[in-house]
Parts: sequence; C-alpha cells; structure tokens
Amino acid sequence: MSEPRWLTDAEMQAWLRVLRLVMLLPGSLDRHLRRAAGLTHASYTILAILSDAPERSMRMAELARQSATSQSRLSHVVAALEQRGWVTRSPSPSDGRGLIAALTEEGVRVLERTAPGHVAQVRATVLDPLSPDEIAQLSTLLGKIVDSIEADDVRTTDPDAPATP
Amino acid sequence: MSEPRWLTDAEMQAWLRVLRLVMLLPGSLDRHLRRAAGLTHASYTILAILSDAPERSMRMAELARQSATSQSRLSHVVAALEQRGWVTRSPSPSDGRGLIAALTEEGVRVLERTAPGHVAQVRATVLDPLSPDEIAQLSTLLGKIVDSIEADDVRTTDPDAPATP
DNA sequence: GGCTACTTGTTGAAGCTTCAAGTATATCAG
DNA sequence: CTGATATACTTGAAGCTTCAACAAGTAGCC
Repeated sequence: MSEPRWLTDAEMQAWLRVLRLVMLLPGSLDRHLRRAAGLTHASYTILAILSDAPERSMRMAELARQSATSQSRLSHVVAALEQRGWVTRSPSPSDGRGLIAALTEEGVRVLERTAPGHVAQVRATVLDPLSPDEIAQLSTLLGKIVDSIEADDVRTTDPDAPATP
Repeated sequence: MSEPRWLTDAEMQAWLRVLRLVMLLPGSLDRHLRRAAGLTHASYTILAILSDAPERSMRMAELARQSATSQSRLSHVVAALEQRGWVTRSPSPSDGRGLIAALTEEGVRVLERTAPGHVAQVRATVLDPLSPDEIAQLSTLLGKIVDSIEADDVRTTDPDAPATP
C-alpha cells in the first residue's frame, strides 16, 4: 500500500470547510428545534418523512434508509416519539417481521407547529446565502460526494469486504 | 412573523443532500479512525491541529475555535487524550486562566501512523469524485454556508439576542 | 418438510456530547 | 484599589448514538 498523496492547499481548504459544516450544522439544527419543540433533529426528520408518506406511515427499514439513520438509532428515536404520542408502531400485515410507524394527529400538529421555524432556519443558514445557480451546483457536488460515502460504507461495512483488491 | 416560503424542488434536493452528508460523514470518519487507531474523529482532529501548530501546542480556547468544538467537549476529549499519554496540559505562563495542550512524542507517532489512512479515506469519499474545478466550487459554496451558520449561532446563542429586530 | 442464510427490528451497555453550574483569573471603570 | 463584568476551563449528570448480541420471520433449496 503506497503512501497516499497529501492534500493540496485548495483541497485542504475545501476539506476544512466540509468538516466545519459537518461539525456545526447538526448542533445548530438541534438547538433551534429543541427550543422550538423539544425535538432533536433526528426525531424531527422522522416526523417530516412520515408526514410526506402515503397514509403518513412507513416501514421502519424504509424510514431508516430515507433518513440515513441506523436501524438501532431509529428504533430508539421512534420509541421515544411513541412515548410522547406522536407516532405509533403496528405490525406489518404483509411481513411478520415488519413494523409500520405512523404519525398520529398530535404528531401532525407538532410538525405543523415546528416546520415553519425550521424551514426559516434552513433558508437563513444554508439556502439564502446562495444564488439559484449555486444551489444547483451544490446539489450536483454533494450528490457525488454522498454517493461515494455510501459506496465506501457498503464496502467497509460488508462482512466479506475485499481488502482493497 | 410571516410564513416563510417553502422549498422549491431544486432547493429541497440540495438540502436533502446537505442533510445526508451531515448524517453520513461523521459516522464514516469515526468508524475508519476507530478501527485504525481507536480514535474518534473529534480526537483525531485535535491531534492533527496540534501537530501543525508551533511547538505542537496550543491554548485550549484557540484549539476549540479551530476545531469548531465547544470548550466543554474539548475539555473532555483532551482529558481522554491526556489519559492515553498523547497530549499534555500545562498552565499558560502569560495567562493564569489558560491551559496549553501539547502533543507528546507518542501522540506524534499515533498521528503519523493514522494520517495516511485517514487522508486516503478523505480522498476516496470526498475529494476524488470531484474535478479540481469542482473542488474550488465546493470550497466557495461551503464557505458561504459555514459563515452564515456561524453568524446564526452567534445571533441565537448570545445572551442578549435581539428577537429578530 | 426441513436446512441454511438473510432480513427486520429491538435491547442494554458503553461511549460521546451537551447543558448548566461552578471555580479561578483577567480586565476595566471609577 | 475595589467591585463588576467578562473570559478560560472543568465538572457531572442527562441525553443521544453506536455497537454487539439477540429474537423472530422470510426465502431459497434440496
């Protein structure tokens, strides 16, 4: 295995900004949502995905995929949301292993009450500083990066991972 | 306070990719570094910053700023690194409140052993999928976003925050 | 039918981060 | 020089996430 190239100045600058984004954004979202509704961003995301789904419900596994959350984490988060009465879990009729999470009426109300402030924050911190063109660029660039992270995760998480063939 | 505009399709797509990046990257970095050296990405970052500093040492507050870490978190992380003998803390001669964290010889070795694999992962997942032009674009776009997050954090964290004047 | 292998989802402990409070030192205004 | 305020750092508890192990169900295969 050969020594990898070190980063050029331009690469390092870009990487440091990626890092800074990844360090700062989650905390910022969490703080806003916690103040507004006692919600974590993780749980807000679950509510938001459910509210856009048919029947406002979805299989846990699918919910995990769409939210980019581990199943374990999802399990804990949904359990907490169920405690609060914002989500229910019921067995899937078609698959005995499956559970279907569904938004309750009260869950809908929490989301309706919280969404405007959240959207405003997303606009203020992420979207508004960019022009429409730049937003399109960002989307393209991050699409490539996200794909490669997901590919890498599959590669390095697989039980039978080839050690860099 | 008026209803904020909802997101357009293009904005939503960009936002979802930002979210996905922010959900996936930290875990991915943590997993690689933990396997390679039992390090968290948070602690790797501290070691890396220290190793580039004069005397391989830095004030805690400055370290917190550069790593975009809360002081509390930094305190915990550095305490753990000190336990392992990779960092020392000594009082600042010029400011009685200050502590100076410094990388030990062993800390240097850990970093030297870990950095190549880490750089390889950063390349593979973030930099290599992009052309040099795209890396420059990314840097520009994220620079704007990061700035606005930091501005927002100051605004909403300040004790005397004006409630949207 | 009965194996074997895979998928779905949960659980509890361990680890990390955040939050609020506390200690100590510096700075500044009068 | 004194009191008020701000900065530097730590601490412990509470909360969230990850990891590994497990229970239960499905699917393909012979």
